[in-house]
Amino acid sequence: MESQDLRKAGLKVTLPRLKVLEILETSDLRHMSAEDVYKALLEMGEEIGLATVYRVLTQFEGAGLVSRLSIDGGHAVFELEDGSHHDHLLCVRCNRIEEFIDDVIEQRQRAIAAEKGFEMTDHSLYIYGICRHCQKTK
Amino acid sequence: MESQDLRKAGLKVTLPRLKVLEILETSDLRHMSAEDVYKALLEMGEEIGLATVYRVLTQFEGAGLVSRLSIDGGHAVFELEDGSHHDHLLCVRCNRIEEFIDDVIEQRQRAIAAEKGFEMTDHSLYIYGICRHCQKTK
DNA sequence: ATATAAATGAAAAAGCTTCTCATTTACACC
DNA sequence: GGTGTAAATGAGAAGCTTTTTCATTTATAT
Repeated sequence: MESQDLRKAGLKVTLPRLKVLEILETSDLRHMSAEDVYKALLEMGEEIGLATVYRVLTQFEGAGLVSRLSIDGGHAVFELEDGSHHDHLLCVRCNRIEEFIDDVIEQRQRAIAAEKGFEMTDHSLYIYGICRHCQKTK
Repeated sequence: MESQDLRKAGLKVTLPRLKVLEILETSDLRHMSAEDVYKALLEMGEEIGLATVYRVLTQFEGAGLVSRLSIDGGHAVFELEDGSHHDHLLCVRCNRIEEFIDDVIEQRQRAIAAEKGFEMTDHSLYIYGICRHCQKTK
């Protein structure tokens, strides 16, 4: 019952918020841009403005319901937060996004921040490449 | 003699290109946005259009003279290419950028790409945090 | 010297995201 | 169940960085 999650975050339970949550939960895409969500809403017959989609996604990010990935050079994509920290591999041909977890890297990052006297607040790691599928297609 | 570098890259030797190169070489800032470069040019009395600055920086990137960092959420910054691959630490308070090299991470990245069947073309790693100086200032 | 392909400047356009503001809605309280 | 109020929404405008367009200028090969 995701109404609870919204209330917990201090957000009123509104149709746009419920529908955006529904899209994120039911879409085939694990990673969606605001535009993707907006279009999915239209397809489902919900006339929710793009500005609202942006607002809602940003609020969800603040509430810890989704995380935002800032892809190289441009637009953001959002994914439902599942508690697991992970990094991303991106296919430069088809834009497929895969996820991975690597404890060695996590640990090295903490060590490097410490060495440099940084109090680490966040980090982002993207590996760009050509995915298995696109290598064949070429 | 950087005219040579330009010629080698198949670029005509023009005033805007020489001046942008000069700015990058002489600025206190190792990391500059297009806007930064543009302003520095104005201060030095060169009236070079912002569009040209963008074009020149992009060409320099193509020629391997500079690399482009795509900072979280927005604009790009450029640094003179010195041949050494490195990643970056960014202070979220003062925007200071520090660099580091970590072979363990490099190796793990290659391993992960291989595991996932990706032909790695590039990667980007940013560690965000509060730098030593800003921790004191608070 | 000159022809020509490339480079430049200025302004417009593009692409993503945020803001403004008038209108609507959720929800606490009676 | 009403109803007041703060929050949310929609639509369009605006913001920001970056790219494009196109007429004009310039570097360079011959």
